[in-house]
Amino acid sequence: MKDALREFLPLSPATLHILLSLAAEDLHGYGIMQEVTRQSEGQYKLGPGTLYDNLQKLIEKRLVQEVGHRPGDEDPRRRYYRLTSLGRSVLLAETTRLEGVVREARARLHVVKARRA
Amino acid sequence: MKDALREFLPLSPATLHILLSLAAEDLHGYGIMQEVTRQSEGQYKLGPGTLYDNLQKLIEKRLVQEVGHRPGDEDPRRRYYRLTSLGRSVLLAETTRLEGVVREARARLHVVKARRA
DNA sequence: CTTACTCACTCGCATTCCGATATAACGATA
DNA sequence: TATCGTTATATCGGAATGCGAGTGAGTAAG
Repeated sequence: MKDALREFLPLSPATLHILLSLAAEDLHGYGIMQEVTRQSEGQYKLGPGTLYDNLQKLIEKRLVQEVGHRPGDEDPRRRYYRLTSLGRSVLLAETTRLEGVVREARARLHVVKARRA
Repeated sequence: MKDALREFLPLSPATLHILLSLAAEDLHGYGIMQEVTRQSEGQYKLGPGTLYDNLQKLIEKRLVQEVGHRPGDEDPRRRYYRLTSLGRSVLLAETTRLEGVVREARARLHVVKARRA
């Protein structure tokens, strides 16, 4: 794990979900919003403001690149976005970081659970 | 898991780390800063601005309560904070939510790993 | 006596969030 | 062909949040 990646962390919930939605496949803006809603089972919804603010910054930071329109797409309005390999590395680094946080939380919350049982 | 807890989610990284630092024991402000640094192995550092902003809001939302000074404490300046049972529930809910996110991320990032191996 | 650490906290600028809103093409159906 | 719901992109601006610099004060070490 490169140290350079740590400069990007921690990711805000919005940024994390956007990167995650792009991990499997290229998506267009509206598709990202839907995917985030789906992934979180409706718990977390992204508004257009949050989406485009984040997208712009992610592009500036080279975590995401715009791949534009797809020839032969059913809807020519769509503009697709793709996770760069840097973006993928950052997502992986954040995932690893979060695993540590979750582990820590489980350990600390478990003490109480154990006492109660 | 009560739905009411979901209103508090998702937690910002700062808020999550503060709640987590208080999960095991009551801490004073400076102690929280140190504990967060320790927990994240120096990757994430909390400044006083972020800390006290968050603490105030957490107290308003009843996730944390101030327990004041400890009689016989080695340092009488210290003001201690404690996680409420609501705060504990929220931390647990967020932990569970994050586990889902991590699982999703692992699944999507794994495709690439498998190809590389 | 100066540097470093502990401890509390405020201030204010910068950043980010995020819903309301604007715009318009698309698909179905009346 | 009109018009309605949906898909789609994008901006705007107020609200919320982040967060370092600074203030103040005491203790310890060198």
